[in-house]
Amino acid sequence: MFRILPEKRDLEPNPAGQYPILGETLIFDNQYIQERISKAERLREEGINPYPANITKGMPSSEFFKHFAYVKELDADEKKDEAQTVTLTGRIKFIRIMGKAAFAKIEDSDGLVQIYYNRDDLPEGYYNNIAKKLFEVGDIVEATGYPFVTQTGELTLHCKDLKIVSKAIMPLPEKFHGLTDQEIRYRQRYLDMIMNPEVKETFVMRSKIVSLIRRFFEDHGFLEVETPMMHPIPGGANAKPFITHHNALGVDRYLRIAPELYLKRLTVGGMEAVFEINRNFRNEGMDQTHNPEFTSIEFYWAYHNYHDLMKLTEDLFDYIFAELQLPKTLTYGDMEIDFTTPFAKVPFVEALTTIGGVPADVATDREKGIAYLKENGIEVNDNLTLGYVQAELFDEFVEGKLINPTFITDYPIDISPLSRRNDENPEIAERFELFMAGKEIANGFNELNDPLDQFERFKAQADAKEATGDEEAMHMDLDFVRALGHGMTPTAGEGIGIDRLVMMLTNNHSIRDVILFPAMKPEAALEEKPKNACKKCGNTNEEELKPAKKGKGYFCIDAAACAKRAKENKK
RNA sequence: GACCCGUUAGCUCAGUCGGUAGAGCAACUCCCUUUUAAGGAGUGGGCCCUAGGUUCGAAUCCUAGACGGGUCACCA
Repeated sequence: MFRILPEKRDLEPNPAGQYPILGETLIFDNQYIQERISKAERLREEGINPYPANITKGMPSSEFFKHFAYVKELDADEKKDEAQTVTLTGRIKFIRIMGKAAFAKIEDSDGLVQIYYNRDDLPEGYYNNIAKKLFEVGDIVEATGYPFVTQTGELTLHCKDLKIVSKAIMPLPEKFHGLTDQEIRYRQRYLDMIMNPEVKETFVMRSKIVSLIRRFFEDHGFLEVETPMMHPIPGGANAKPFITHHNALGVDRYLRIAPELYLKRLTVGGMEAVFEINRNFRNEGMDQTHNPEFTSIEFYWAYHNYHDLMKLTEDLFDYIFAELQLPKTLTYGDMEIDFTTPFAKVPFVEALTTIGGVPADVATDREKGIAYLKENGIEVNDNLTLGYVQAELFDEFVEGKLINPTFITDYPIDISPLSRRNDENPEIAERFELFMAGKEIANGFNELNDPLDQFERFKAQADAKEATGDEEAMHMDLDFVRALGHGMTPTAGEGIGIDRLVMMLTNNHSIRDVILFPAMKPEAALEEKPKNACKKCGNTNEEELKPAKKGKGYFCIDAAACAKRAKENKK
């Protein structure tokens, strides 16, 4: 569709009547765009700027329907209120021209509204020469007139004036089937939003959810903070980082995989309730629940424990559901998820047996666990510690079965390097994860605040890296250990995956459907193509070429000039 | 990273046995002053994802690659 022709930038049509250039570098080389550009030019010739400034938004369509609902109730042959004058603005989505009159549907952020315009009620000649000929689906217009009701009972604006607000030179996808190509939907999200109203609804919903989460924590006395996105040591999670380079300092930096260690430094500094809503970056695979950049909230609450966090999390869900007026039971694919609080709480090892069906003796024995995993066709590293074996068992046999929101509590300590040990059972971390629809949504725990224990845990992670080649094991962060050395109040902290939460609440099953611009490979089509040449005369002037009607290759548009060149070539 | 599926007009899609490109919508030229995916008549529009190969002949068969979707692995 686009080809790059950097040296050309005038807007004069070539001898074939084509407008090769728009903007500075792009050429629009298809008939629809050419047609639309020439319409924009014809508007200019008529003294109408196709891109006028200082247009104000008209009455929102929702207000139009509310405000003029009375017109429908009028007791008259023709239901209308000519005394009113109202202006609507929006993008044309449908046009139905019937000779000397036309209907169109225009869309603003609230939805569609119908307008009616005809030859006799617009200025002399305007309908035939401008409105009918030069306005088309995709254009944004401003319509002024009075409300009336059509024969089929639809409240409609009868136009006395119809102006262009912005001329679209790209055609919209087909009106009935719309846009279904996933690739275009993600790459050109704006088109997806124009053609698929539910997409806009999802992202409006996402915005509201984030806003409510923010308000909830502010109302509970939490302070929103921003910590670095570029870390000298990747920390706070087990994940592979993106690496970048800081020229001025001459050092590599890691895009953050989690804000945890910085937020806890703030707790040491005396901020007793903090939260951060922002992006994390992980250099890992992509699928329906993973995007390389994703959004989470992490919050840290001094003088509280993980039981308080679970209660706070339930309160947060209740708050979101109440504010959004969502029913407590939501459909998610073929699942029904019951969000009634309190959520179920099941200890980790108990979940292995009662939910996962793992025999009790296997659930607590490293060797038996490994054997059991192998029996079930799962590859495992023989050096795994009991906690890691249990984590494998959990992922395999439990996670997918947790449909209704469920807190899994009391995790093995060796897979919880940042959480506090339980005083009675030092093999257990005072930690929980929240699952729903078979997916992990949140992770929270009593923060480890013993600096020497923290140092040993980092060391154990480094050792695990040695032993099992775990690339995602944590790095030693001595500065963080030093911070803990100054004393951190007993604190509980939690992270919630915002993207996944939005998926659950909007019944979307791909993370790409809740991220406005999901990660995509570069698009080949936008790169410069090799020069095309006419098959007969070898002409490489792009604007004089057209593709062959059948088969491959290009030919000159101007056949006479082509023949002349071919002759000269023979000499 | 592995496997499966897809890529044809601006969009949504057909394309039979390998015989040289089709529909609907959109566009263009007409008709039409209350339509609802408006309707009617006509016209134009294709590097069939790319590069090789087989063949007299490839959208179609084979190989490699690009991009997208899905499943698995990894992860949140």
